Amino acid sequence: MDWNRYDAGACSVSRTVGILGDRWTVLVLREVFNGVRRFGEIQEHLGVSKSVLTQRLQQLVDDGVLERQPYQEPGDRARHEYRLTDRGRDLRPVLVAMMDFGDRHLSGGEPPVRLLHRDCGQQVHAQLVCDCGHRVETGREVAIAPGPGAEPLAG
Amino acid sequence: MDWNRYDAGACSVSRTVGILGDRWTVLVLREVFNGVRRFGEIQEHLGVSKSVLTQRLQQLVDDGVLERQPYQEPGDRARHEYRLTDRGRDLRPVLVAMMDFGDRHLSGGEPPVRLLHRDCGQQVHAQLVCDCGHRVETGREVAIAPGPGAEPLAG
DNA sequence: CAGTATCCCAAGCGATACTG
DNA sequence: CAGTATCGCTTGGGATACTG
Repeated sequence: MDWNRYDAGACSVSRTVGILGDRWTVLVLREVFNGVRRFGEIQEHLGVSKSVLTQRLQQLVDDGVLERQPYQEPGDRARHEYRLTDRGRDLRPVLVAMMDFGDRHLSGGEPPVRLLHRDCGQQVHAQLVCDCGHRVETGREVAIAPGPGAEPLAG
Repeated sequence: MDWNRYDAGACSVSRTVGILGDRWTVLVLREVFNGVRRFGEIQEHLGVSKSVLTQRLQQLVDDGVLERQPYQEPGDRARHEYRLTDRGRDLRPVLVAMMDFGDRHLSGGEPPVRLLHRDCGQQVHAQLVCDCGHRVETGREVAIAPGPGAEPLAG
């Protein structure tokens, strides 16, 4: 199934969903963002089968989101770990926005984890803001407009 | 598969992924955010089968993200449409964050669609900010901390 | 139009065994 | 440890036909 052939209308969402893949992919990313970078650790945290984890990590590497870094602790054999690329780091707002939603609506008001700003200790959220700095509070404040990459819909 | 039993570490992400479900669910949400609210229109835009669309809409209603609103245009027969609930609207930052990522990395720099702030015409993005207003630019600025809803991991 | 029901096929999963 | 290979089994998909 080609996840990009639909509705040029907002296909950046569709393309990103294509990279986020399925549930496991997102949870793998969450682990990596949390500093869990080794195959075995990720597998243990998620309870996912090895074949699935292998496939998801491979896909994330192929998509340029993760990279496989060999490293060797002295006196130990060579290992490698999965690290975020620059591109991968740009997925953080997606994860944080998901976390915000879950905290608000699916955790009984008791967030299991918090993301804190080191400078001030305050909690970090994904906020809608416009390029000149206004916070966007409601959906009524936004309008959809075709961008430069828009294609006319067939049909 | 219970998508919540893993790693209390950041399970708000996991719970939200459980609601976003699969790719189709996200694309359905995108349509609704874009004002496409009727079964047939959504189906046409997405090219999804009726059975799948039915199931996804039902799931979104069950999850409290959409609600089914009957309405009747004069001289026409009764219809209904799917509308975002307040909870559903809170998913917007997730969609916008995905759109931002896709625009930056997967669209060759030519965003197919833009989200504009009505007040000023500037583009809207999902930005990481902390509660006292600082913009968070890099991952190094954030720290993970257990929240009030944290549970110790078994094992 | 907006679904529901059925069918059949393909993809995806975990479990297990095996490898460097 | 970090995979790869294989294997049934289940799930989930589109297509189609049917219903109010």
